[in-house]
Amino acid sequence: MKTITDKNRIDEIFARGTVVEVLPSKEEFIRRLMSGTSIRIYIGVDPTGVAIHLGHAKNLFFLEELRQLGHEVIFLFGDFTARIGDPSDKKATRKQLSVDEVKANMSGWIEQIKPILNFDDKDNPVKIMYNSTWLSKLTFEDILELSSNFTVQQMLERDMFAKRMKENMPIHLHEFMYPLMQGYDSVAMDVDAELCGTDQIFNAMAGRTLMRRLKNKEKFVIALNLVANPKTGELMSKSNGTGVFVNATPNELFGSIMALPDPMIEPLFLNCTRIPMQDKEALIAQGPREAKARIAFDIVRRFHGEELAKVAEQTFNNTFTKGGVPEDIQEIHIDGAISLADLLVQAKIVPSKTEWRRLVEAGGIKLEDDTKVTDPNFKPEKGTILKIGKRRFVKIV
RNA sequence: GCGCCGAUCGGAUAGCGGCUAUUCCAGUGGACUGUAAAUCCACGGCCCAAUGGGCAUCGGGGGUUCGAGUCCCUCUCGGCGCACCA
Repeated sequence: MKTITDKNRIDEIFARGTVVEVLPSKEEFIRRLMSGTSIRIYIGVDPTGVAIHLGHAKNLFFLEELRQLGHEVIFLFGDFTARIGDPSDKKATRKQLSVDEVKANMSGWIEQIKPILNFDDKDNPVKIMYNSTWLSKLTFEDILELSSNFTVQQMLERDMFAKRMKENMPIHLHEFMYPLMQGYDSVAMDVDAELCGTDQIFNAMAGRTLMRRLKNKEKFVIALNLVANPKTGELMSKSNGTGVFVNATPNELFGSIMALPDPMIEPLFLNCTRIPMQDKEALIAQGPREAKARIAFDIVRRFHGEELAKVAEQTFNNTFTKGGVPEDIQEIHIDGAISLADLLVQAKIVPSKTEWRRLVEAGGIKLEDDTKVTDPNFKPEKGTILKIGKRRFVKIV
């Protein structure tokens, strides 16, 4: 397939500085992109959760740009590898998932990433693959053959394994196999390049090794930085509560971006938006609140469209800046005998009646006009609106 | 198989047989704000006819004891070491 070799467009892709490492080298990769023939590049994601967050999304921007240049992009579901669990992110072994859990996780993914990756393009759609297709068919013999390409020492070099050795923490044999599996994905798909986060370089390198040995081919590894708070080094991730998930409603998505710490503004701008680079200074000069709002708007628009993004921004300003009540408020029905506390527990708005009492005592419950509810036995009327903390709202009907 | 160690809140962690089970992080609510950070205050199992009271709680079960997270037995789960060089 013919590709676009416009040097400016290619340079632009790298201009955001999100690419931290290219193996064997960036120059060589760019030369390959300039050659005029398409490359096959993939990203593999293990569906260990139901939602993708902005840290995943930023990789997809990059791939979509390559697709638009005419390159072949594969989105690989690591449905097989998800079950084993990549040991990279934690010191302890990750819990293994069942086939059904993985299926359930995957079901909504395409819908979530569609706004970025084009799966419907007539000439060059992004292809979807599943690594269970080939990994589940390997025989013990095949696996032994594959593993003979690596030494135990090489595996132990992976810093997290080294750390575990040092701390006398367990390393399970199947965890050693993970890089092998990911490496074999490259062979099975016969790709020219793999895109990954920097945390995945070790695994991607295993693929490079296998491609060289088995296919006599130099696979490129393009590693993108992880979206992290530059001040604290804290990664955007589900486990530490900093993940921003794109399957949220537009309002929630907007809000959760606004709630991110200020130092995240630049990484978000570079990784998760495609606001032109020349606007960067002006954007930041607007002040952190405005800058974040711009970024939040841009991201919500990409996933939910212009209209809903506008609504989300308005709702946000109205609710939090002005202390109002959002429009699409949850309504619960009250019928006679039941107490407010019971009702709220039933509707799972508060976890227990004791918790409800605590909230009342702490002054966390307000009516629409900001008067505090001080009596836990408060009887609402139909139409009463309760504000619970800053962001829970309920209308009694 | 043998030996040693461990299991306490979402995570980490303390707890000579004796009062209300510790501390840190995260969390929730409040104040100041920009649903930012920093800071400060409060909260922290569940339930009730609440200035009070009841029931639960340290992996499961049993026991010793006036009294057990703590001691003993047993089971489950997990870890490390040994079991070839030694």
